[in-house]
Amino acid sequence: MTEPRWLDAVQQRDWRAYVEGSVRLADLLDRDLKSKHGLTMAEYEILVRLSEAPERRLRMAELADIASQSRSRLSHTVSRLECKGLVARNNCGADKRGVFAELTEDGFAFLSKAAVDHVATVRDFFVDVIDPDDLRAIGRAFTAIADQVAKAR
Amino acid sequence: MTEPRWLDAVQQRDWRAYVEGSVRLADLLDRDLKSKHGLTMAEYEILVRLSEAPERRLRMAELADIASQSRSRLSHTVSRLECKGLVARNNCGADKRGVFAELTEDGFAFLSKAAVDHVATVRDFFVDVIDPDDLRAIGRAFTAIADQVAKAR
DNA sequence: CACGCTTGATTGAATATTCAACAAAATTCC
DNA sequence: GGAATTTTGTTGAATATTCAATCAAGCGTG
Repeated sequence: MTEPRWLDAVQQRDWRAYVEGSVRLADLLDRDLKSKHGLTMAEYEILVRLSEAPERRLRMAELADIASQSRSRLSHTVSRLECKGLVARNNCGADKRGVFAELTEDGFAFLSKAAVDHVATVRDFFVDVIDPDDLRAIGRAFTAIADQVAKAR
Repeated sequence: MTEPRWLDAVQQRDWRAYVEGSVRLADLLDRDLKSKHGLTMAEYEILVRLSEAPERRLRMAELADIASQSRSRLSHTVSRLECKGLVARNNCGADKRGVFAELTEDGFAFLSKAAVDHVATVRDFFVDVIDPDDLRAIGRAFTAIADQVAKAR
């Protein structure tokens, strides 16, 4: 049996601060987006990724991957977005199993409006309240974390 | 109408890295805790907070507050933890509306085991993959963010 | 004291997410 | 070529979370 390696006091404090802060921030961003535009962060993320893809469309599997969602979850969520007319599904010629999720014109217009408010909130509660150097540190750190998580799978 | 203030390229990249990394990390921690001990992070957090409270118990409202959960959610979650025998509810003498959530002996023992594995995972995917200075930066930043979110309510 | 107002906590229905099972098409391998 | 396997995507049931309504108790004020 191996001895558990606990965090030291400072590490513990920083880790806890992160857990609490990130939960509260996520909660705020969700509420903000939901109250102003009826979207969750997960839905917003899907729209953003589609908007940036060539022809504003992506295969479901790839979209699930870059939006960090399970395929099942994406399937359900895209169905909801489809009902709202923001996304459309069309099947992919090359691979007959494949399905493209495509951002509609309405979806793009809707996203453009939502993005303005969302970015303002991200500024107000994230970018503008932290030191620029600390923001860089966060960027570095979470890139490394994402890599590590990806490596483990 | 005010001009939207977009993020510059670097801010954008760092913000996105954070969103992606934090979602992936949260997902991994949840899966890890769930597969090894049948707990979600939210449930784990509740147990931790109770374990640190005097007499290992807290009023529901206070627990909801420090665990960053809605009261409704806490109510449901505590019911589940109660079914598992990890937490008990007892009513508070002073304020007849009040309810204490208390960590049981079983709950404490259970948490002790779970914590060993959880901390190891936090090390493997968070603490040990980032620069110590960056960890400090994260601590500072998310403390400021949590304050800002709290201020806004 | 009694009226309105706030706080503490729970409930059930609506909504969202996970999980396991499935079907269909593509790929691998002999 | 064709059986076995993998990949893609969806589905429905089980589970969890949100949301709005409710109830009971405390508090403040005229």
